[in-house]
Amino acid sequence: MADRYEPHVIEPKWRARWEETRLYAAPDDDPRPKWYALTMFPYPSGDLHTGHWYAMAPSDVGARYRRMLGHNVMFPMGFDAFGLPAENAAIKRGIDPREWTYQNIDRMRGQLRLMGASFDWDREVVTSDPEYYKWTQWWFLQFYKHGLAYQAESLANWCPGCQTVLANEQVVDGRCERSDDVVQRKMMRQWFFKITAYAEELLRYDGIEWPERIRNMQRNWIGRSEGAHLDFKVDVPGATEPLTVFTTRPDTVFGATFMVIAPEHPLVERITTGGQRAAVDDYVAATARASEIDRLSTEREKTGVFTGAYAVNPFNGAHVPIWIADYVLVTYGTGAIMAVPAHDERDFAFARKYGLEVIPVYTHPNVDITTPIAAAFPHGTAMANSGPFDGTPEAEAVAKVVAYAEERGLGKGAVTYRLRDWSVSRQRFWGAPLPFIHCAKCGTQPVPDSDLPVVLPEKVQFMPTGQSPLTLSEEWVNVPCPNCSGPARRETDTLDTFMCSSWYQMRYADPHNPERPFSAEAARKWFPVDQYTGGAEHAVMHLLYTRFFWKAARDMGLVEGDEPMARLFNQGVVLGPDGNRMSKSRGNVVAPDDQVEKWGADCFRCQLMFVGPWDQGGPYNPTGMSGISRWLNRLWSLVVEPPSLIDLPDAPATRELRRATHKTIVAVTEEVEEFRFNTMISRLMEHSSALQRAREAGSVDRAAWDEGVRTAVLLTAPLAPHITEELWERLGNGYSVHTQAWPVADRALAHDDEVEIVVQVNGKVRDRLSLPAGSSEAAVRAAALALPRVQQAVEGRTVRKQIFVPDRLINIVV
RNA sequence: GCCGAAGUGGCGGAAUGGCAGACGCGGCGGUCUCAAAAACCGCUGAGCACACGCUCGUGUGGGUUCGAAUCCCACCUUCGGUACCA
Repeated sequence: MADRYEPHVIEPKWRARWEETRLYAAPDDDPRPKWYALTMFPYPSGDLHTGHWYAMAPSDVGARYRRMLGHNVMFPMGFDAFGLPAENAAIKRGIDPREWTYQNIDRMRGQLRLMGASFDWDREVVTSDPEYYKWTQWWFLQFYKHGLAYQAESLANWCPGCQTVLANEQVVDGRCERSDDVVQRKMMRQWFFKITAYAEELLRYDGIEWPERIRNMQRNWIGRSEGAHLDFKVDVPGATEPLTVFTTRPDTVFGATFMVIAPEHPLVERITTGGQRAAVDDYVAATARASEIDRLSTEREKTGVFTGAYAVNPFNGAHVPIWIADYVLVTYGTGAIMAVPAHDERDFAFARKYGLEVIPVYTHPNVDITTPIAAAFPHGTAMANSGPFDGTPEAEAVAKVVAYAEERGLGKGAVTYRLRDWSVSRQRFWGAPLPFIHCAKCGTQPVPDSDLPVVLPEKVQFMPTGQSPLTLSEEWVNVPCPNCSGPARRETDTLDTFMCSSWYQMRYADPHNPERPFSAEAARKWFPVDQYTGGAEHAVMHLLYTRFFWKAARDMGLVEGDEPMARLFNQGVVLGPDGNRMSKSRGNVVAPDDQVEKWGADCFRCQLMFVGPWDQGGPYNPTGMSGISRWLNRLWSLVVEPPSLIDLPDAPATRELRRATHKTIVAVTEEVEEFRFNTMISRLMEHSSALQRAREAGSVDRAAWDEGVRTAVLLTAPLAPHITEELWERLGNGYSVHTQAWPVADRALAHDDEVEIVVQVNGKVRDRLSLPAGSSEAAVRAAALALPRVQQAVEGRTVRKQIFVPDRLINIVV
């Protein structure tokens, strides 16, 4: 019955069986220890591409491995289904975004099933289902009630292409992360989440294993800096409130020779003198016109305008001019700085250009501070020109100045973060409506929980202007105020889709609960995610937001523990065969469906994992498929065409085969634990070759052969789930290979009897010795010195030293 | 500019202080075949010897060590992140 390996026959057969028997369902009442494995859910673009396979198939291997270790594994899948592409399709082609999205989901479900991943489809979530976004809205109200959501008029990142506001995290190099349009700045009323309230805690990663790379990116993004707020009086009649600056260098305050405030700073209007009014107005207008890109370019020469007003340095009473300049950002710190040109390059450049005073307040071994300095020097030896502080060493300076300021009420120590509150309102249709009603009498009122979900209207008009149809749907917008029942209007902004994905992993635990987002029992049962996998491009978006969301939920008493995902692994980016990012324009796109048709899903899965380390990504090589295909065919033939089997328990060949098998278990187990799938597969290939050699050599011991083949099938099961299921059955075992226990190695059998020891003379390899494992140094030395080649090299010289590494090497130094 | 990762055969890569190039692709030779495909076996870093061998070789230059792809210093290149953040 030596039939051939035909993936297109066995793969659909087993997938159907798995679904019928709900093999991968994760029951809530299973007593085994739980394992929550999660891979980032896709946006339903309508086509599952190789990148999705590259992200998900290895993640599936991890989940399957845990299942074989005896865990009750939950490995759910769903769709991040709100978002702009659906709406753009509606605007361009007149297709209803709902229809477009759900058709795509249907298609992608089918494509996902081809992968043969062990997803628990009973737990599927679709973020655009009212049953899901009801709870997204509910969450928003919870944040609102706990003071973590607020609306404010502020300078927003406006993407003209997407016709909506973007969060800072969605602006990349001054451009929209999605559409690449240059982002404009616009004053708008928006909703925010107070993520900054958690800035400090988000910097800590206690008790979780996240890659250093991601932690670094998040830390940089949060951008904590320590310093002080210092209050300068404004020397303008009628101005009572101080001009507060943030500085990381309060120790240089005596060198502050001018102030710079952002053009958008509220004080600009009040302090500008009559003579400077025109110049200031021009500058403010020019700044408003400039794009974020122009403004942020560090190459650009600094510009600014004098306001005509002066501030008073609280430390020495000096009157210093107040300038406005766009190198000071209204969104960071207090939007105002004290400029210390002697010790800050930017301030120095500005002072040079406008002829402002430069006063060094530090001594420096290489700088004469009694004459004009040629460049700013950020650090010095001891304070100077600083009145009572002169002579203070730099290391003590900041603390001393801050203490002085606090004593006298001139300011106080402060920490500032680069992170800003998360802007979550979007001026678009295809998202979860913000559950608020604006009433002229009662103000902004939350929609009562009992009225959730606020459902998107059907049959709406999409305008090519990009204007949200919600603003045009009169019957949807006009509602009675929940407070006074008077006429009121619905909020027409919808939520950033990152809000939907911030809690999806919670919903998977209890996806059909109509009463609440998840039950307390489900939370206790499943949280946190044990292993999360996904792309690093989400480092400062999804991966930061979801941590914030979790911490907020914890403080509301809804979840326990400080982090949503215990372990994170970031896969790399899979490239086209030419080493470039896959793209239609380059014509290097590999379509998974084609590969499955040609080679089978098992083969494609394995090839993606075999090309290199998962975290590094790299080119997908279609010609390499034949190597994987040969290996799977070999595995097939080992099962269906065994050699003649006899009992030879004590034969050296038997011992050797069993050693190969047990060594493979040891190695493969380590590699799957660490997600090193490329070397895992190469180990399995070596084992197949060992079985192959044994078969070619003649009769094989029955027990050793059975153990070898059975082990090969079990160890390969997570990687290639279909073929192994078929082979498992053909070996006469019961369904299913995927619920079997992971093989355990017998260390004694894996151990070598004989080892090869490298013999070096002066660090150069001269010969090799085959000796019993664990040979003593004296024995190895004697054997080594007896070798003709060693004798030749050592002859006539004295042995000065010898290095011995047991079972590895001996090095004789002469 | 700053932070991080990486540079190894014709190609993807393995080896994280101890035999560089595991495993695979590609290439060359062979077995089987009327032939081809498939399958299987052997060889495949460079140079010299073309046999036993020898020398060189992991981006570049230095260092530590009996011994370095691996550790340290400087530099070059590529990729990712970030960038007037006071």
